[in-house]
Amino acid sequence: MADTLSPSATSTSSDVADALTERQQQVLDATLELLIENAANVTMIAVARKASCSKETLYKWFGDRDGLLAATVRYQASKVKVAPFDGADLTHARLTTVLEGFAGDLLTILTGKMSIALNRLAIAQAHQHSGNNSANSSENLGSIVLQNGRFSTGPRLKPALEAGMAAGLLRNDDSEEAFRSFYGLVVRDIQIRLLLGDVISFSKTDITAEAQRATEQFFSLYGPQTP
Amino acid sequence: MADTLSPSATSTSSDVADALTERQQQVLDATLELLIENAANVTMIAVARKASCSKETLYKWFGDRDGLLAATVRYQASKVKVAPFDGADLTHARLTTVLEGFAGDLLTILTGKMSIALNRLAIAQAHQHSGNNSANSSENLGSIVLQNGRFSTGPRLKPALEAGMAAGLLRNDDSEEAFRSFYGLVVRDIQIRLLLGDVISFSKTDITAEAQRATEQFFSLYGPQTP
DNA sequence: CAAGTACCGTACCGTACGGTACATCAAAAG
DNA sequence: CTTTTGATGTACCGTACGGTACGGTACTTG
Repeated sequence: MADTLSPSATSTSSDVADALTERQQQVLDATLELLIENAANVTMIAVARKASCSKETLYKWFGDRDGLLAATVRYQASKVKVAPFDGADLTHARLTTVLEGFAGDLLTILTGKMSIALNRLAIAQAHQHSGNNSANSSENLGSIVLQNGRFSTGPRLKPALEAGMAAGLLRNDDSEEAFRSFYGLVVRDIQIRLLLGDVISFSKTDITAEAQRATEQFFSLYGPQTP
Repeated sequence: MADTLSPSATSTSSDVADALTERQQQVLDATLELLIENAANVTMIAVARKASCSKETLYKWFGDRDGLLAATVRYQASKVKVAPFDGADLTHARLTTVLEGFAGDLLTILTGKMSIALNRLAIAQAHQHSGNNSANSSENLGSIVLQNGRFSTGPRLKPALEAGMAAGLLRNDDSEEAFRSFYGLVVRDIQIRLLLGDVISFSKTDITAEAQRATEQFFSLYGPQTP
């Protein structure tokens, strides 16, 4: 009975892809494609047709529509890889590079079609009270996106920030609070505007410029110099 | 034939309420109530029942479901009033008060159930290409929310920022850019987390504290002292 | 080869919703 | 009192979707 997806409480974006057949991943890729072109088009028949599989297989593998969507979101989240941070020998220049890289990656992801589509989907259905009838029903999409998105980026940057504090490059402060301000400086109103359908053209150079500005502002706020 | 709503390209949150009958406003209030408790419950029958009117009346007044939703969003947006800004005699203390007040208002609105529900709705349907068949069809919900939300807050604070620059309280810079950074410092990750279903308890004191922090950070970034 | 398994394609069912038609009723207008 | 207007409530239609059932097919296993 290894062909049904185990709920796997909060799989930390690792083995989630391993638990999927090649064929199943094809199905999820098809779902993602449909999701990007128009979230309203993601019906079971459309997915089945696009993936050249039968609806019955979809239900067998993913339980119901929500299960398919949850698996899709988790699958996509598992694709995002990050380079680990090496905290030794930290200089201002290196920390700057780390922060700018992080900001650039964040902006690149958030402005991508994929992130917008997934966030739209999760936001749209972020309501259903957890009153789940069957035991197989999966978690809220909003939680999944939060867990693999915002709530995984924070801890990811945390070691860099704390190393910066330890090295005297950043003022000693709550690293979580510092991160949230950095996040605000990076993202500003970009994400909400995109989610609401505003069209913003963002070139690679724009993104690096934004990342540099945010990093510079962040140092200005959390740098060691006296306030 | 004054009982059908004129499309009214981008009514600037003024006469929109005046063009509505008392009864029609009751209908829109009912729609808002349903929307807050669960966006999925906003069906034509549910609205009709809650407002004690007939479906036919809804269609007569608002054209179709999208028209009803658009009217609802516009109606709610028209309720948000702002105190005008008096730029004479600007001191640092007064500008601080203005900024903190603005930030507090913004946070209060964005964290409110109403804003979350409306943004969820607009984001969920922010896809449909403007391919509108009938001439009566109304504008995209996302555009309406953006227009009455983010895109009206910017110009609203603009005079204060530029007056601050003129008075030497703020570094000379693009006021729009400055506003966007201020926005980021105020909102940070709050709105996206709320939209995704994260539950954040925000007391009145929390909000004023956040507003003060953001304002202080903003002054630190855009104050006149040398970078 | 026979039995089983996994999957595809399609047809089908129930339901729910958007939208329309109609019958009824209340109140204003004449 | 009669007519007209406008609104309520309900019944109805078409459609679309989620979910299920079933026949057919290819591939594996003993």
